Amino acid sequence: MPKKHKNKAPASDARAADSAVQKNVSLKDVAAAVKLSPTTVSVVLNYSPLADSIPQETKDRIIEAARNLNYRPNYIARSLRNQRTHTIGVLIPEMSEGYSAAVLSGVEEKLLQEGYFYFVASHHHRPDLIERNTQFLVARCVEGILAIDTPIHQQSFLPIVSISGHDHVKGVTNIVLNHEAAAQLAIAHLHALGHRKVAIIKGQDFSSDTEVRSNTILEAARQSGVEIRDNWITQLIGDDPSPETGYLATRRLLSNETDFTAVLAFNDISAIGAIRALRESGLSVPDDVSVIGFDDITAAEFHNPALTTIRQPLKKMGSLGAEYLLLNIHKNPADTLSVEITVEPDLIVRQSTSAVTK
Amino acid sequence: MPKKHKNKAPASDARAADSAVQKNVSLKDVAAAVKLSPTTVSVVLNYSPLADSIPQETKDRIIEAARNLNYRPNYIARSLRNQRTHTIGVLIPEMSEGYSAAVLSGVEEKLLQEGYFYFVASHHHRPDLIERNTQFLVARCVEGILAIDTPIHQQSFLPIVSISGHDHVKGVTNIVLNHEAAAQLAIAHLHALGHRKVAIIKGQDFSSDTEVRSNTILEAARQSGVEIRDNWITQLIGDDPSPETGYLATRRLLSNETDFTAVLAFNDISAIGAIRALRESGLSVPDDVSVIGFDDITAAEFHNPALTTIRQPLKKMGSLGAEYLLLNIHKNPADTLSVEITVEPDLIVRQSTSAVTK
DNA sequence: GGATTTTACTAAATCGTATTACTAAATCGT
DNA sequence: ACGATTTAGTAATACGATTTAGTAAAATCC
Repeated sequence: MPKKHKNKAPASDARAADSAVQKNVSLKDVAAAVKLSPTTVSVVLNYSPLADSIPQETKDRIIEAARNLNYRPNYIARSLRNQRTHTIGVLIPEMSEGYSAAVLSGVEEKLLQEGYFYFVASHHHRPDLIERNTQFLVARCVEGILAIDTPIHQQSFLPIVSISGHDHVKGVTNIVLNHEAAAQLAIAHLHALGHRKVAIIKGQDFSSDTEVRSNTILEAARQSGVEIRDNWITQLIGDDPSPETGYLATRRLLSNETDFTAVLAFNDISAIGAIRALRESGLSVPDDVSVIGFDDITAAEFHNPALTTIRQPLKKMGSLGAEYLLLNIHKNPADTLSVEITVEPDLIVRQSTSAVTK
Repeated sequence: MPKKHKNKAPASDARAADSAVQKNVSLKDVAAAVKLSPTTVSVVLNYSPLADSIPQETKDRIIEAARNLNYRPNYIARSLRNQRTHTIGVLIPEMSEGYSAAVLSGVEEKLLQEGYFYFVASHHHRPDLIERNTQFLVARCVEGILAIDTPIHQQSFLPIVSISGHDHVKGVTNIVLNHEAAAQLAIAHLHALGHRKVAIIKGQDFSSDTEVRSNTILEAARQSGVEIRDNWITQLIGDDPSPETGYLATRRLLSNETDFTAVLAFNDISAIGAIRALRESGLSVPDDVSVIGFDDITAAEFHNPALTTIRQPLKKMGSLGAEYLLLNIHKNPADTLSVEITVEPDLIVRQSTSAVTK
């Protein structure tokens, strides 16, 4: 008898009957239950000002029915309508490292607080994967992108915040360490212990911190009268995120003249590899050679010897990154936001450094 | 003149004019460009069998127009229509640990391969947060849930796969280690080195592996004639994911009689803490006491001494978990899937264990 | 050469929600 | 007591896709 099968009352009745497997209760179902229109129900459940004229009694009826039916608004439908997904995309080199995990924990904490979720995609330092993953994330309608230790070259119509990124792209907010202060802390510590001849392990070229870190260290060394001879400089090779790369770099270092008294590693992971190499060649850490790391990952404190290191506030950098990304997302496109946020390093003195004796 | 403002041709013309900031090109825009209906365009771009009757020339025209306009289908709209989000939810204790990160890297690899993304939510072992996060994920329309080291008590209308979970809930697929084999490997290794008196560090009560692991170890010890006296058993306390808990547990252990010759720790993290405590009290590892860990996290190999450990294939467990979850999602609800997948441990011998001398 | 099938499409419904634009009845102001 | 406002809602449209149902015209069949 109905011209077009628009309502399917019998079907929904049937579904209401079975109790255990309740699923997709829609706004329409709630509306049908209280014999009002979906409009009214929507307006009431969203506390819209449009509901001002609806008497409290009716509101209560609607709210109770929604609760009884266990109504959960469909996020997808709502996203489509509102053009908001409350989701952001996170680009990282890889999931396995202490570094990414620490930053991510800060990101997650902040985002969940604000009702956001995030997609993670890792690219293993491959430019093609960075590009592809970015497109995937955009296709998924993320509202912004957080790039962790990941180079960003192009500007985008989406807000982007980069953590430990060093490209200065218009519109991209950077969260960076105060590298000068970090280098100063490391060199000053070694200098105070009497070290004047220091070797350094540079990061891989693909790591965004590599260049600043070695430049600031060389500069700080020059100013303090600490010598870093050219063949005391070695570099991590390959994208293995384990201490292996630091171990190999240090072996290369040791095959040259070895009259340095300290090694300043690119990060804690490579410092741990360096310690292994030094011990293997019969040198004691810290008695013969001091080693200083970077980051202060969880493993650093309990390594043997416990690692002296320059701490980066990784978790905080994550939450700051998330915070600024959300600000960028919500801000009026007209007004601009601070483009570089600097966080401060700390010197954490443990057992891998000691005074020069010889 | 138009009765209802249905098309807004002038506006879209204006938008087409500016080049840099192209955004939301919709199916309608493509349709308008080729002067065909959205239906036809959709059908062609999706390689639907319905497009069989469309001549190749027209198809080419449509595909080219889509490319030129840089058309990207709106994922949200498509999700709403198809009732598919290609997104799963992952529950983890916390983001910071080597354990979660390793499993997640396996999860991610598998999911991205299959065109899925995932939301992560961590609960810090708090039951209320497990509950809340699960609801958030369901509200976000995830197609399934992957619970990593997270207790699951209720069954759900969503597919669930649990990694290292030990509740046997109907409909939940478990990915578990062969704990008997693991215990056997550990005890046999110690036994072969001459150890007959062994201390163990149990995990926290909230860790899902705690109970099986200690039970299987006690059983394996009994069978091999290895003694584990009651006051050689200690337990991790508190939810700090650092080696600190293992350190403190070992200190408690050392305050009793200490005539054991080996310590079998709950995991690598706590083994590292144990080594610290042993050394502090003047005992050498492995000369006085052997230490064996569990998991083989990245830090294990480069610790000093390098950690002998029972490896869990964490990354593989992650990718297996993802794989079975996807199978559960795509399978016919009628037929059932294997409910328990077992993975095998490996003994990794390094420097933290050695033969008994005394 | 008329009926049937194939070709090449399009209109309309749908997914579940939010919003804009209405309407009918009750109340208010004067 | 009559027009203006408030109250209590509803119908229609939009978000951007996919799919079902349909329709003209051309090609094929008998």
